[in-house]
Amino acid sequence: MLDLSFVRDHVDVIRKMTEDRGVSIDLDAFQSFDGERRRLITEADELKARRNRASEDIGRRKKAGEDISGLAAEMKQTSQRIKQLDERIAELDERLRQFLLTVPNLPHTSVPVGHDARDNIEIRRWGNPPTFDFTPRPHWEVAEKAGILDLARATRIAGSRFALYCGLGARLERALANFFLDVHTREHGYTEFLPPFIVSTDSLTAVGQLPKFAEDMFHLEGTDWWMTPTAEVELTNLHRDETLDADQLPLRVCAWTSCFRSEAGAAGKDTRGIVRQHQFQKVEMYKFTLPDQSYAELESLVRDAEDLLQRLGLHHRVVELCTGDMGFASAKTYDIEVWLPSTGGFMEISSCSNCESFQARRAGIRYRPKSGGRSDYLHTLNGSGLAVGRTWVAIVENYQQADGSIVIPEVLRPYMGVARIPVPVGK
RNA sequence: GGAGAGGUGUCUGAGCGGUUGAAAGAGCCCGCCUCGAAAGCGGGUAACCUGCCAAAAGCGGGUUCGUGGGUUCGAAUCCCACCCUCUCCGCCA
Repeated sequence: MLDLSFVRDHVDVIRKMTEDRGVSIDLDAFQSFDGERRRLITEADELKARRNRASEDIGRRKKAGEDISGLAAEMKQTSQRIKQLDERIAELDERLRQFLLTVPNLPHTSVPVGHDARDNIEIRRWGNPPTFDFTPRPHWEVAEKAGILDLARATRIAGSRFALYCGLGARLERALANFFLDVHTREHGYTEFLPPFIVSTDSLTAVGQLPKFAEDMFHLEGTDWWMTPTAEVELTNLHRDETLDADQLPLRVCAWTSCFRSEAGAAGKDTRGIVRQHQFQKVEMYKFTLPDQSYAELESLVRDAEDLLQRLGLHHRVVELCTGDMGFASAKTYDIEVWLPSTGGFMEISSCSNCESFQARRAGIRYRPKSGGRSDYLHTLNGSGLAVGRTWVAIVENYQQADGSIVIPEVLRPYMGVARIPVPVGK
């Protein structure tokens, strides 16, 4: 959420920004009901000021034994008028709030203007694609042959777009999550949390998922609960409506969770394999920072995610998203994309964003400056570190062998207990 | 699910119809003291909306004591509903 007075004073900036992002916002309607609201507030405030003075007067005169019935009757009328005005103002407040909740964040000035993913800018690449003396197969073929994934039975259990990991496949998923958490908590300075996987409407609104993206989530019928779409929700709400001391910052936290997405509108996209699922695991990194630190922290956030891919020996690149491709709450986003041999291209495996004060304002997260000045909204950042299921895919594809087995990267072997996932006899 | 207790500022915690935005501590900031620090002393320290202002600063007005309603000239204080926390009982991985 952007600051109301900022929006009011910079309507032209907002108009340009929403065009760059490719969204439409009714700014004329905003100006109209914002103006009405301010006029009514002025009128109501004047009446309240008069009532306050009269009430004090009544108190004094009553003590002195004077008759106050005339003034009291007059103030009763005034109170009724105030109530009418307040009701209308409350309606306009709600409209204003709904409006502000639909205005996306202002992109940082460094963000390239563009329409879609084609206008994103590649920042750097690491490593090289692996070479094969055979034609590499897609992960679902490798995995089914190795007996570590059973999509047919997953469908029997829950339907399409769910996965059933089996044997060493299940262990690989678990190994990756543990490896990620261990590196972040022991080497990158993050504190680990294990939060609820179900979250409230309020928590989702604070992050910016609601009201706009209700269709993308699973709502528990008849309740105020939703299956979490990302641990970003829980981690943001860790400090909702709190004022933190500046010397606590930056605060770096992380969490492993399952994530649930309805994938409404994704019909026909990535239907083969397990790249796009209703349920997947992810380790999320999150930071609460001072405003002047947030861009430096964004760079280190990306490095923390890349570090994992490098230790796993996976070829990848970092991409800076353009205005048209960025998320609603983000001021600047880098995506990390990992190489997939079967497609001969890159697949998104992490998204790292600086939301500046956008989420903090919605969620009421402030900091108190060291100098003792007035408190202000801090900056929040989030990034995947990493999407576990997609890393699983990348390992299966990049480390597949001619005989169908899968070599386990060195760093995962302590977690796996084996150096290779073999193909079962007879397959 | 049943019974009780409670939700107040950065924190602890008073107030229980009328100069209470809110006592008192703690914390934090500034100053004095000190070679320096601690202690001590003095002062300061909420958020939001709105008006004046190009803006900032500042000043004026308003709102805010879990949330939403109600009573009243006037509510942190009284009434109702809801939410949350704690204790006890029941149930349960």
